[in-house]
Amino acid sequence: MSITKNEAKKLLQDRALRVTGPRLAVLQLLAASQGPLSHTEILERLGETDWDPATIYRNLVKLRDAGLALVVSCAEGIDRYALAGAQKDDHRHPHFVCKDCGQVACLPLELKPPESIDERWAASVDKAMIQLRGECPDCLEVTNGAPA
Amino acid sequence: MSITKNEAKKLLQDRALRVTGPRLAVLQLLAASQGPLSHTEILERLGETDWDPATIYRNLVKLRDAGLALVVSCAEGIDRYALAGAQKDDHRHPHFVCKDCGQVACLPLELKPPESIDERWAASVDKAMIQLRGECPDCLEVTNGAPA
DNA sequence: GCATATATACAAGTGACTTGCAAATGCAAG
DNA sequence: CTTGCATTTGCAAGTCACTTGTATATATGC
Repeated sequence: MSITKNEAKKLLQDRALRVTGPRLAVLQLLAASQGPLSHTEILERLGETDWDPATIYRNLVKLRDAGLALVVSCAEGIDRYALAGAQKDDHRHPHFVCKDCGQVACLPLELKPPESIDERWAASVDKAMIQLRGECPDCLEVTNGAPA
Repeated sequence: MSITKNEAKKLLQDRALRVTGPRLAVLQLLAASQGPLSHTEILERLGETDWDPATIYRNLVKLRDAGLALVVSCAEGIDRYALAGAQKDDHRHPHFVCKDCGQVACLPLELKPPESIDERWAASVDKAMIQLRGECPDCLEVTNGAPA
């Protein structure tokens, strides 16, 4: 699910955002990524270029404000972004944060609150972002003694 | 659900931990609190005293390692502690983090994964800490126009 | 091309978490 | 009660993600 530079350009122009190098790069990275990316992860993938971290940061904010990017996880105080519309449900599924390796994975399942939920909380819970924190399957395997 | 200084002292001695001022105070605070507390929240409640923040921090770590305290939430990169045994389920219920006011509330409900969950993830999901992030009922009310 | 609103680079600030180290202290043995 | 030693404390500093100020550079409309 990657997009060309021209497609990225069109996305920006449609929102009346200026087309700049960092902006195109960030958009393309988000489009190409399997899961959500954090500011730091994006910087790492941008490796070669020497754009300022603050520039990338402001672009993420800009893209978010423009509705092109979504913050779909904020594990451990780290916001992670995904391209809006990249997944059918816009990442409105739970995300799993591994406390060992730090990776964030999309969980293809739904966690439904019970019917009996306190009415006061119903709306809040319904709109909330759901996040699980624990050990991912890979790290679990290592912890519990990997096969020798 | 508060404890006396002597009860706190006994808890520490049972684990072979030295009894010190900050340690007793932290234990009593955790015991007295409704919900989980963060390092900063504890410092605020300690107000009058002038114990070093690093000391309180290390005590939290110590209590956690000793099994007296549990990290039951780590919203936005902020660990929150609760006294072990203070609640029947040791806070193994979901917690709700308000993105507006920052408060962490205990949700009295269970979010169950569907039967069909990927076997690979089953164990991880089962042991994971569940956290919801959104607007708490109070903040929701303000956002959506409070009653005039 | 030019003007100008917008974006970038650089520097710096905040807050939570963490660690190093020397001085102080709890605890237990003498 | 004194002494010895391991544990704690206080202070200083470092890390990392997030955020903002400001002067310079630049994309875009005219």
